[in-house]
Amino acid sequence: MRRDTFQAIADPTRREILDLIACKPLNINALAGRFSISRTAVYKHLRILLECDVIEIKQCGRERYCMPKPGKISAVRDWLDAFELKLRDVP
Amino acid sequence: MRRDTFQAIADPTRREILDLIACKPLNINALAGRFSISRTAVYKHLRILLECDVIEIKQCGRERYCMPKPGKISAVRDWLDAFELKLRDVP
DNA sequence: GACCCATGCAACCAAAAGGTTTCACATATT
DNA sequence: AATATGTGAAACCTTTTGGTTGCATGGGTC
Repeated sequence: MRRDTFQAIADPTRREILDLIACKPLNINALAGRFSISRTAVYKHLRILLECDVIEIKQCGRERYCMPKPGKISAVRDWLDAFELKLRDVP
Repeated sequence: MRRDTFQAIADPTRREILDLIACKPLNINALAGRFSISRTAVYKHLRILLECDVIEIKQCGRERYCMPKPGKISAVRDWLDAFELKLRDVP
């Protein structure tokens, strides 16, 4: 299984999840409520985001709050920077 | 079929293709020669990159040279920028 | 203890992704 | 004209992806 940051943000639902929790941490049910797909489907996206290390989840009573984990996302920016640098060198 | 820039760069082979032709335009056979997979497989990746509008192909005799097409790639950078801006606002 | 509510997870499914082999065809080269 | 090279594309296969329903569990609350 290819589990890198590029894969993490390839899916539009996962990008939307990231956008949502970037503004405010949300527990899993609240998050799932924002989408038309099932909670389980959202949960699976969360697992992928977790595996890719772009989010973290903190337990709070019986709820678990999801929040972005900056760091790994920069891998994408790094690749983009390198790529566009090459374009500039040999246009 | 989800055919956006995020999808285009999600596959490592496609990123490698982009990296290669960013340095120097290559025809399809030359490009395929750089990978261990079949020419047809590389060709399929090229079609996806074409559909996502991140490369262009120029005919030159019987050869077709692939080169990056800047522009659409910026969609990724735009999303990244907006995302990290949100992180900065509500940390 | 009994009952909710939020979550984890297994089993299953259809479609898409990524690959292969094979053949067709167009353009150079001899 | 015959041959070699570069490419396009069909048919097929396996694995991954993204989704579902249904059930188990575990921490609050009454």
